[in-house]
Amino acid sequence: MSPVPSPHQSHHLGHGSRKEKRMRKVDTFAPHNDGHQWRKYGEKKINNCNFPRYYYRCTYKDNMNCPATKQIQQKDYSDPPLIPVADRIWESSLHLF
DNA sequence: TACATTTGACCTTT
DNA sequence: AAAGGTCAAATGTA
Repeated sequence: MSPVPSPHQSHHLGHGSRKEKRMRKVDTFAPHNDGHQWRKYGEKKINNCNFPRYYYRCTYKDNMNCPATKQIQQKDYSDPPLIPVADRIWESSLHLF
């Protein structure tokens, strides 16, 4: 669990909502071999697709809690302005097979 | 026994 | 409301 819990995920769960489950092992087909280590966290049927969509995240999402930040400031107006870029990493994920 | 998957519930977005 | 995205208990696996 991450050190700072997000606002949701905290309450509910109080009286037996996400409780009883049954299990059935379904085999997954061999996934992608890029340099990342992925952990599956979900699977959904998408409306007009024949195959489900799988959701993965980096395995180290919770370990990599480095609190690094940085600030930048534009120095003068003649420069091209610097735009902050959100660090979001996608896996190019087309489930076409 | 620690870590990954499975899977419906829950949350967000459309 | 429906579709899409995430959570987390139960379960599997090494």
